[in-house]
Amino acid sequence: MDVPLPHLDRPFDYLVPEALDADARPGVRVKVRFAGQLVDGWLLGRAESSEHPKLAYLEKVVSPVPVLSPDVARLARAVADRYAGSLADVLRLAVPPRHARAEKAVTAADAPTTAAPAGVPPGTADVDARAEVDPRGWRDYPAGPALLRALTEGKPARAVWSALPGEDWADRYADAVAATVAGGRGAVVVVADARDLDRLDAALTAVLGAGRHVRLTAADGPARRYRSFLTALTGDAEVVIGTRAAMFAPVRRLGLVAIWDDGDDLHAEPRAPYPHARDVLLTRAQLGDTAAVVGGYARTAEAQLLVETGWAREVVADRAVVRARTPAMAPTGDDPQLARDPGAASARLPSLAWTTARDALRADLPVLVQVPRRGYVPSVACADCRAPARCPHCAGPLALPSAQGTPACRWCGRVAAAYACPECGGRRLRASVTGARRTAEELGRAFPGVPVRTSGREEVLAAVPGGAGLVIATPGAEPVADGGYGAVLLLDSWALLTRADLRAGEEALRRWTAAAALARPGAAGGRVVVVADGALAPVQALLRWDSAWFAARELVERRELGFPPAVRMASVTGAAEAVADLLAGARLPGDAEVLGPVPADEGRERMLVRVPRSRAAAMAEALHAAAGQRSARKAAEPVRLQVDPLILF
DNA sequence: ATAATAACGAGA
DNA sequence: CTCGTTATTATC
Repeated sequence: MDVPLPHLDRPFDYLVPEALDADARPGVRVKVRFAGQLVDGWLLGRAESSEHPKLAYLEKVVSPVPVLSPDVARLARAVADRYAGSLADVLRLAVPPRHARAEKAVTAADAPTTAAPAGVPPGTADVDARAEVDPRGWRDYPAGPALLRALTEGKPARAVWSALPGEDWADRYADAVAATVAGGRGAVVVVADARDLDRLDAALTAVLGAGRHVRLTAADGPARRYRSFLTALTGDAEVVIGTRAAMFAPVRRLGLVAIWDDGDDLHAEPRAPYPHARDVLLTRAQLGDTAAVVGGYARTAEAQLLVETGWAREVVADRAVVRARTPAMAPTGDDPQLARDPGAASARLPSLAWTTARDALRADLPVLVQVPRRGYVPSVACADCRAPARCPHCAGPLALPSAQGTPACRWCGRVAAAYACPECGGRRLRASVTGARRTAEELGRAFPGVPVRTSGREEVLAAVPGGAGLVIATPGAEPVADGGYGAVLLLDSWALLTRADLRAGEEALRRWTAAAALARPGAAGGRVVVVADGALAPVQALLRWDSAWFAARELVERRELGFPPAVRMASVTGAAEAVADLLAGARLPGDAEVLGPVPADEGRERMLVRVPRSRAAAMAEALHAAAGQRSARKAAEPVRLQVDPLILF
């Protein structure tokens, strides 16, 4: 039943009229009369008899195409259960809205019955006849070639992959997909955004040719999206790549699920029941006989948990290889040299950052500067004369870490408690934004004659040429440079690290490694300067290119504090009495802890429920059931249930 | 949303 | 004790 009410989250039986018998196959969309009105629904299965005394007839079959495959139906139920949500909510995410014209085009071109299984069932293909796929770059990782072999042989290998700096991750994923396809199985690969998708698309086309894979992304619009969906459903394409919209893609004989950069918050679905692409894919791997690869330059605590529990095996390069590929990296904190270096002073850069950039440009190499996203951290300016507020110590930009906080320097971290404007003497500050544009102007003046490009929200560059040039990019928008960058400057470190967020350190490291990975190796002149205290753990992890170490440390800390993924948490958000009402009616497991309430936005409040991982299913069940009681009572006040929410406070 | 059903209370 | 009204609950 396509209604999101939690108390109706179960199948209902209907009689199938003679006329609809042929079309009424499992997986089709139907319309039924329910509580007096016509509602959409899903035909989950056919049965000879029913317990129910008085059945109504199926009203109509919306389309004879069984768009909900049995695998996806099972997956959707598992995801709903994990996230304390309704099947209907998950199916809304899993099956794109029908587009009649697109359906006509695809089914006309295809065989009349699209549901008949095509191709060879898994395990029956002749192993010896399969072409062994060249492991190419996977040879840099001791476990890499074995992983590809396992994929070709159809074994459910599970890997947490830590990519080397400079690694062409899209090529490696294309290799992994090719190995899977060579074994007669399909694959789903999920990336965070359109730029990563384009890159993977190109890599896959180079390896597999056109037509064997299809893109699935919400950005495509309804017709295209539905068409791609059907292409996968019918088996016309064995491989689906896409953003999180692709995580439920109905690939036949699924042999591999993979995700790139699982720490990117775009992988978290913002619609109920808020599933995370990594978890959905891992659930798929668990349910099917399917391999899984979780890859990134940095490792999340969640990926680390997979390694530590033995669920997945890590695929990492030897330290010697890591050292050979890593650019020369240096931290720089507050900077007494600043005033003596006129170029650095005019760009307001710490002098190590400035000289590193200058040297790279002199060597005719491009320089990448990573700066905070516009508005990400509000900078401050004098309220009277609007002059940007600068740190009295190092001239770095001051910013307000929170609305009521004391301004502090984004570079050296010093708090500027008694700020006085050097221009007009004013003591009041106002928030302003210093984004990529402003930084670009300043740097352009510091390095006259050097072309300056910006890549950010408005325009994201995919690639830049190899010669001398400055590239100012916000995190996640760093273009690839031909031959690699000569220097990478990471300027937003303080802003990233002081965020009041459980994941601040992990997120900082993720962004830094993503930028640093684009630099040339140290031996080829690649250098990275991170403007941060070298003693901090995320900075250490960057300098040593060892995010596994950091993730392990992070996981230890999460265990101590009792935070996900070490435990399972759920947040209950809504009006105070509604939240209290739901929790009062929830039969939570005995060892559940209820924390809060803490104020949430718009006058609502939030409570957290925490249980050991072994009780996760019981907690989700209890919360879903309690939400069901409330909806059955027609409680008007909405309550939002979120399991393992990305933002905890 | 709406119909059935259970619960309830006032007047016979 | 019955009828009419109102909460409750299930909805194939």
